[in-house]
Amino acid sequence: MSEAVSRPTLEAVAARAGVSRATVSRVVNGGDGVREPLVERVRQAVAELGYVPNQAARSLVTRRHDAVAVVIAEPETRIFTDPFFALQLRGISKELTAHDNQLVLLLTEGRDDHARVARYLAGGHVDGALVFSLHLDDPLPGLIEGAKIPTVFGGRPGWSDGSKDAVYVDCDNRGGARDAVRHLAGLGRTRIAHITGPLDQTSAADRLDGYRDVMGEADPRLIVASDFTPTGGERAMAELLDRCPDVDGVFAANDLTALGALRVLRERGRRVPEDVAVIGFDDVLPVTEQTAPSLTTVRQDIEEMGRLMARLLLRTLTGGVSAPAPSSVVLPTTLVRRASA
Amino acid sequence: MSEAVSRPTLEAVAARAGVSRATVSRVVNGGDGVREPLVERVRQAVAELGYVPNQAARSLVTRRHDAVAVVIAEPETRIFTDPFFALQLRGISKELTAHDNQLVLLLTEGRDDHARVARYLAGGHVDGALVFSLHLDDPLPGLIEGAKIPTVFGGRPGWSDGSKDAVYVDCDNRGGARDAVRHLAGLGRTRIAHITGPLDQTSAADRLDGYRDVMGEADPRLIVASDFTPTGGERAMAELLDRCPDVDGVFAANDLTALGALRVLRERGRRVPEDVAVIGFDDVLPVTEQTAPSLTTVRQDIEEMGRLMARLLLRTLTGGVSAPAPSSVVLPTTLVRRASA
DNA sequence: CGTTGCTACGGGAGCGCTCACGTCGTGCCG
DNA sequence: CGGCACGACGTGAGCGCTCCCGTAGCAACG
Repeated sequence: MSEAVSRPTLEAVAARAGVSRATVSRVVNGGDGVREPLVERVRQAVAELGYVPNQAARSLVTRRHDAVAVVIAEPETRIFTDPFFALQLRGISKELTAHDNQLVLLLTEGRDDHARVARYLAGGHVDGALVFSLHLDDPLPGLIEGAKIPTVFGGRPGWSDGSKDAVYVDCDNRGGARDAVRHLAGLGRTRIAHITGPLDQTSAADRLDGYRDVMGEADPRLIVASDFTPTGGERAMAELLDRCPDVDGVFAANDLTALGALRVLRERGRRVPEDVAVIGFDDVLPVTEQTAPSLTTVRQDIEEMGRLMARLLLRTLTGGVSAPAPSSVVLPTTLVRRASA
Repeated sequence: MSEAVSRPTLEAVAARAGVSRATVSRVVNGGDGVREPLVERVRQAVAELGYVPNQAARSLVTRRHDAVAVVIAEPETRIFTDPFFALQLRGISKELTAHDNQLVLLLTEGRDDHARVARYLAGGHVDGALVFSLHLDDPLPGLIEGAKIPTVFGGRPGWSDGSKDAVYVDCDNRGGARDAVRHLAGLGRTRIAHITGPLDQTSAADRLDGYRDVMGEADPRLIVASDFTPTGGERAMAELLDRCPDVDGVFAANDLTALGALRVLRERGRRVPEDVAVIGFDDVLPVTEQTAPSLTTVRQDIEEMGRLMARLLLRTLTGGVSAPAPSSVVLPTTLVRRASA
């Protein structure tokens, strides 16, 4: 054991302050219903002994843990390239710590990990869960539903059956995509292509839908699938230039994809935005500002989405079953004009 | 409360299996000292009732939590640009889950957060801590020492007083830097510059030392300070070209810095590696492989470092105070030759 | 001045688990 | 065949806390 000396208990504080455990407990938990002089005495005893409540003992009786699990299920290495997750994490972390909740991070890769996560969530170690990046075929939501634990999803979950009333936070992917494509059209571009994200994710699918909303049944060769990565963007752009050399506008499903596209365009001697206007999605700052030329993109407030997820979850946790379940939130996007379009 | 139905207890399982609590407990915790038929009966009862041990109750008596805090103190937004942390996290996560430990993530920014973290660590919620990215003036180590909680640091801590026996995992920054500079020299470069990282971090300082080991008292104008970011790399490279137009080799303190440097070199019409050979540090794959030209760099196994940190910590946790404290580990680096040098 | 109604505080129970110990049965020895 | 040792299982206590309820004190009321 690494316990230096057994830490002081409520009992010890009570003895020192000359009151009962119950009173100390009351003071420690806010101090309602205890008269000022006593509160002061107890506070002092707590300080003198360096008392810190034993969370395990507390949880045992309250059945609360003041802890929330964050599940990031992304078998791909995307987490490590895309600042997206890190930013959401920051938002979540801020909101949770503001409400004295802890963040338990669950990274998963592969099937057996899913079972592990499900077991953990069902195990009642945490009060709720924040779950990310579900693919259409992801077994996780089902398992989570089985765990009967309040959950807020990051991004609209894409599965069709059951759990249609899942609470999620997302940005207006479709609307943002429309804005992007309209902007390109407004620049007089007529051969506007779309490099998609992985279409088994709703964010990517919704952006494609937004593109179609504006373009209608355009040349299908202008749509090329990719995977949200720079390398994928390069491949897609190369393919696009081969198929449709007359392309004059590109809406990339995210900034990283746009990054790859820009690279290929430069290699192939196309000027951006003169020959081909390019627009991304996300506005992850270190990326968009440092491309050459700087990237016009659709901005979503990622950190705010994280905060919001945490806030929604905490609200259901404190509200209890009686309170109305909060509904999902879809944040607006804004077009950020830079040099590339 | 969100508790659906009160979950089954040890007692319930015991009743169902027709044994005592103690026996169930034994089975749940490995099954030593219980005869096979009984083990089977208990296992079945557990399965039928869907029993999951109450971690809080267990912790209350064992004083273990099977949870480890990961503290990332990086006020800068570097976390969100540099895949470094994400990769370490992955390594840590893998190792922890392999040993059924949970990862509690503590993100800090600013002074008051430090106090919060210290309180949490001292609060005995976790068995140990993994702490990252300390700057020289960081108050955290002192606070952590006060918390009397087993800790492993990521990267050699840089403070001088006390805690000289801190356990850490790092890579051979100095040796790696030497290799890099020697490689440049081996290419016949004579005007080899170094763009440093933030020198209040030991990793950056050590790399500078490695550079000096090889270069001796070279032209001090060849050393220019930066901050591990692409933008910083750009600024530094620009300054360098102004000061020393005859520079023919650049050792950048990390890949992101090299990325910025490459960008400026291209803008200024210098060919890489013909005119200026460039070499980075870290080998964060998505970056190094996608630069133009691809980046020669010093590779460190970041994920492995994370795994190692977790392993060291777990070892001290299971070993107890009696066991010998594991000593710090410094991993070797390898030079990865690509196109830029 | 007795009664009521409140609030401030104390006492007891119990959350679900593990661990030390007690008890029982079995096998082996002399 | 009696004794003992050892391994398998049960029992009780207690980890540190919160919550329910009981009691004491006090003000206000008839």
